[in-house]
Amino acid sequence: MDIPANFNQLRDIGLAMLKARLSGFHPIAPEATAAIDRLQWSMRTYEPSEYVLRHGERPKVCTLLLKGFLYRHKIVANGGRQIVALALPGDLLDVQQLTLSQADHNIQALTEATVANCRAEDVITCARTHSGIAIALWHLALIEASITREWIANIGRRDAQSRTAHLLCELAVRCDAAGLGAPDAFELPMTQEQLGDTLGLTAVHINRTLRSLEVRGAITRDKRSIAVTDWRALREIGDFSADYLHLRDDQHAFG
Amino acid sequence: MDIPANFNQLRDIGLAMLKARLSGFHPIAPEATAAIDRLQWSMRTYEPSEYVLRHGERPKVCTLLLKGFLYRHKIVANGGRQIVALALPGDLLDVQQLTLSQADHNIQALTEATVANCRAEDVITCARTHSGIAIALWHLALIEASITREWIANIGRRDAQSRTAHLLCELAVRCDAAGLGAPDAFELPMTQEQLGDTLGLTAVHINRTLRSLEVRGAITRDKRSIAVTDWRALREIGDFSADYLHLRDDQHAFG
DNA sequence: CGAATCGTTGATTCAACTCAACGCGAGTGG
DNA sequence: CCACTCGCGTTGAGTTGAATCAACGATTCG
Repeated sequence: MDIPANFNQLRDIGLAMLKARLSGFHPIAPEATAAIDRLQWSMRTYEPSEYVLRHGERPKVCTLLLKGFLYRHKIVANGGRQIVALALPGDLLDVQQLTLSQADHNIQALTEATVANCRAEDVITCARTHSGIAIALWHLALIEASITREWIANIGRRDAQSRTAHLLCELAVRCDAAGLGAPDAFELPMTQEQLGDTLGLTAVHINRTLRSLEVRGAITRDKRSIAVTDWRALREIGDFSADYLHLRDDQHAFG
Repeated sequence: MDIPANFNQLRDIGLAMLKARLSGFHPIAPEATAAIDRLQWSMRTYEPSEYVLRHGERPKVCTLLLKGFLYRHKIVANGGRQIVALALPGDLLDVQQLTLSQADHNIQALTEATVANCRAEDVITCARTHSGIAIALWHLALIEASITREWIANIGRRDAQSRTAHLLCELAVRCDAAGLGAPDAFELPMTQEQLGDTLGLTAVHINRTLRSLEVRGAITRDKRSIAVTDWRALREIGDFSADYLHLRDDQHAFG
């Protein structure tokens, strides 16, 4: 529960990130930027594990994540849970408003999170008026799909060590791109159970896998934070290349 | 190598499918439809296993699949291959043109396939001029991402039988929606190795899994074609619900 | 000081993989 | 027309990576 002043500051930073990202493909027109600035955003916070959206709901708002992490997940018949995406600050969770049908997955807060909401309808109106915005949103959706495809390859065809290393690499790079601290020692805000649900493994096996990555010297751990001690090794183990993230060249420092 | 007359007919059907799909969210303006009709499409065919796009290439064209199947896949470090998406007739493979970076995966023909290509630049110009088109393309990208997320859950958290059954259900429903024959007996144009690469399993295990699905009475097989004999059972085994495909109500008949 | 959550570790089981062989049908070429 | 090859499907035997089951620490919080 910050004071409104902080909220406004956060919102402005978030909007700046959003505009930067929307113009990542092609610069968008000043009128379009102005239209984004005119959108009415309302702020709110979520506690860890609080639901942002539930499967079957019909969201009316568009959510811009300002602070913290969210995750999307699905529940399957045998009771298993699969985390299908992670959202970092600056990400726009447009989700299913456009499909006008109900949400096909859940969105939950991973950490304490602050978001800005605005009416989905207004965003669509904005996109309809300014085709540059619509194209930019299309672009963002394609990038998100690209990340999701890489996750399929990760879960489907890599073993536990490689999978885990790959996820750590992705998180480090994305955190870096989102302006969250140095990549060589980032705080991993996930429990081992959540890691397991992300990687299609069990929490127990995540534990052993993290240990083995530590033994191999790729990472060090302290309590619940993870530091990357050997980037080259981690990238090698995880078969990681950042190209599928489609970041602009200036957004990260990994060769 | 059909005669041009057939090509033109195919192209017209494909364009009609495309326009129907683009207006699935909201009807698009007549001017926009006209703009699509003015796009210059050039036809070509691919032989099975022929590459449509290779990882690292920078595609200049936008591809509309008219006939046959394509698949997207990635190769991982240990040599494994993971199929990350299947394209059916009517699908638009916009892929990475927008991201202006190089392709992060391969696209290959599963069967003999006919496509219509047009300059990606022209499509983007079209979207820029008619925001309704840009929004519709955004919409399609979101649906594709939704399918990809379901695949993650499928591969990550379901066992071999359930996974396989789920894929069969998806293919049947999508084939049906694409107007390809009755859903209760569709021809599966994939080898067991390709099925394995789609589901994160080995070809040998796919073989045993298909057999067990047959023993349970859900499917029957003959040579390389599969017929669904018990829909309810297959849906149950595969924990399948079509909602993630975001088809319009009139597009399939499965409850 | 409990209670709860998360991490750690060991013993055991099992689903899927690997390896290897063989069958079968479709081409192909002598 | 037959012999050959090649790709794909099938089947069995043995192995293994990850799951399961179960217990015990560590940390946090009320």
